[in-house]
Amino acid sequence: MAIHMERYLTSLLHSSLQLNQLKQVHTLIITNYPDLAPLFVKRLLGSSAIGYGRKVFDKIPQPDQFLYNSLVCAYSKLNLNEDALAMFSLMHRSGIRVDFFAVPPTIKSCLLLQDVDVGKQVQCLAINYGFDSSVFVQTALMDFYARHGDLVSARKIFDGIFIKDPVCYNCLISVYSKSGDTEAARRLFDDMTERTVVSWNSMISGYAQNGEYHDGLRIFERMLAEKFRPNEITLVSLLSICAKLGDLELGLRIMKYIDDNNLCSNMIVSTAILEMYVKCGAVDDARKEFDRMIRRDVVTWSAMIAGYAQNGRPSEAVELFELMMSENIKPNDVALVSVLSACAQLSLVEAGERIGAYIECQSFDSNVYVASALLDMHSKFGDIDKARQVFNKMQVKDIVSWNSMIVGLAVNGYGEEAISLYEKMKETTMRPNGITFLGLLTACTHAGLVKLGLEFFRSMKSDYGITPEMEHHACIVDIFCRSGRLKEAFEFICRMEVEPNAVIWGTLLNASRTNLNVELAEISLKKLLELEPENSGNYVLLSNIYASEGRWQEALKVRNLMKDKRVKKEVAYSCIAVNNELHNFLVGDTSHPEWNKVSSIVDELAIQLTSAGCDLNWDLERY
DNA sequence: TTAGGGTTAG
Repeated sequence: MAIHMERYLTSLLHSSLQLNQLKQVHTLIITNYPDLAPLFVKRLLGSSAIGYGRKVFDKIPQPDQFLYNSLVCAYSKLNLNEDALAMFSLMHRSGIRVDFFAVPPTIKSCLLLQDVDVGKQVQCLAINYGFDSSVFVQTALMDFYARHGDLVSARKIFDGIFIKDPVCYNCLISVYSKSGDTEAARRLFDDMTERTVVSWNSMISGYAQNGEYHDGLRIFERMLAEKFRPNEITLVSLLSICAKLGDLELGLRIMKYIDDNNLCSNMIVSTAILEMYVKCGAVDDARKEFDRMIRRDVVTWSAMIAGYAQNGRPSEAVELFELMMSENIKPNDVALVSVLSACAQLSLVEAGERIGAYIECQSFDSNVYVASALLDMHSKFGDIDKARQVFNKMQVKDIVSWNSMIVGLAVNGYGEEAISLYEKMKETTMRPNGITFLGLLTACTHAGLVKLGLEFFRSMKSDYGITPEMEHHACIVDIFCRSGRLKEAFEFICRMEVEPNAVIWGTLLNASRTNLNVELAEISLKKLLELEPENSGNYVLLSNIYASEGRWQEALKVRNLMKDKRVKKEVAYSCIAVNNELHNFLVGDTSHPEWNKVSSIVDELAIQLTSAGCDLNWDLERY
C-alpha cells in the first residue's frame, strides 16, 4: 500500500498541478491518510512545486535532516543557489546534524555563485563531520576547486581519495583537458584500471578541444578495439574533429558507422553533422541535414545561418534568419553575429540598421562578438560615426574589436585616426596581430605615409614576431606605387621572401600604366600570364602595349597565344539591395526588367565621372 | 564526470 501510494504521490507531483489543486490533495491526505503526510511533504520538497513545499516546511515545528536535505537538493537542482546555501546554513544553525547528501549540492551551488569562501567553509564542515572521506563529497570539492582555476587543490583532493572510482578520475581528466594539459589527462586515463564510456569521451573531447585531432581519433580506435560502444557524446566529439580538420571523407565514414551500428542520434548529433558539412564547404548537404531535423533549437538555426554567412552565401543567411524570426524563435547572439556579417557583405543597409536597432534595445551589444560585428557592419556601410559609437560604448574589447575599428577607419579614409587608435591600443595589454598591421598598412596607403608604412612592416616582425604574409607585402607595393615610387616597388617585389602573387603584380601593372612605364608593365604582365593564364584581360593589355610601341609581331603572338589557350572571360556580377529586394547584374546580361533605365543611368554616371577627371578606360579595358 | 553554433583582412 505504502509503496503504491508513494509512486502515486510521486507521479502526482510530477504532473503540473495548480497551487489550489495541490492544496486540495494535501488536505485530502491529512484528513484521510495522516500516516502518509510526512511522505507527501518529502516528495513535495523534491518536486518543482518548491514554493508551496517551502510554505509547508516553514510550518513544521522540528523538521528532520531528511526534510532539510530534500530542500537543499531541490533548490540546487532548480538553480536557486542562494536558497540552497541559506537552507544548508539553517540546517547547520538549528543544531541538526548536517545530512551527508546535502554537501555535494551545496558545494555545487557555491561553485555556481562563484563563492569560494563559503565553499571552503562547507569543506571545513564536511571535514568536521568526517564526510570528507566520501568520494561523492571529494569529487564535488575537486570540481569546485578546478573550476576556480585552483588545479593544485583539486589534485590534492584527488590524491587524498583512498578508493578512487571512475567518476573522480573522469572529473579530473576533463579538468586537465579544459586547462589544456592533455598530457596530464592522458596519464590519469592510462592509470585507470576500470574505465567507463565517460572516461573515453572525456579523453576524446579533451584532445578535440585542444587541437590534438589525430590523438583523439587514435584513442577512439582503441575504444572500439576494447569493445566499448560509443554514445551520442562520442559521436559529437568525433564529428567536431572532422569539422576542425575539414575532412569530409572521415565525416562520412563516421556517419556510415552511426548507420551501420544503429547508434541513435539526437539534435546535438545532427547539429554536429551539419557543422561538419559546413566546415568542409558542403553547405548544401548541411542544409539537407537541417531540413531533415525533426526538432531544431536556436543552436541549429545559428549553425546553418553561420554556414551560409561564412561560405560566401550571405543572402541565404539573411533569408534563413528571417525564416527563423517568422517561426517565433528568438535569435541569440550567435545568430545575430552571423546575420550582421551577412548584411555587411551584401550592403543590406535597411535590414542591417533594423537588426542593429533590435540588438541595442535587447542589450545584445554587451556581447563582444555582437558589438564587433555591428561596428564592422556600420563601417562597411560607410557610417563611421555609428561604428565609432559602438566601439566607444564597448566595455570589453578583444583584438577583433580593435582590428575592426582600425581597419574601418583606414578604409573609410581616416588613416591618421586609425594610427592614433593603434597607439592607444598599445597602452593596453592587447597585442596586435597580422590583421592589425594590415589595417595600419592600409591606413598608410590612403594617407600616403610611405616611411611609416615601412616602419610598421619592420615592426610587425621585429617587435611582435609576426611574419608578414602576402597581403602585407601587397600593401607595401601599393604604398610605393601610389606615391609614384615604382622602381622601389619593383625592387621590393624582387626581394620578397615569398613568391609574389597576381595581386602584387597586378598592383605594379596598374601603377605602370598610369605612370606610363612600359618596361615595368611588360614585366608584370608576363608574370601575370604565368600566374593567371585564364584571365583574358592580361593578354589584351600586353598585346595593346606591344601595339602602342609598334611591336606588331609580338602583339600578334600574344593574341594567338590567347586563342590557343581558349581563354574565356570569367563571369563577374554585382548586386544591390533596394527596398529589401536583391538585384543581380551579370556582365552582358540585360534581362533585368528595368535594364534600359539602369543602363541609361550608368551611361550618365560614366559621362559625369569622365568630365570630373576620372579615367575609366583602364577599368573598362581590363574587365 | 563527457557533447553542438559566432565577429576582423585577403
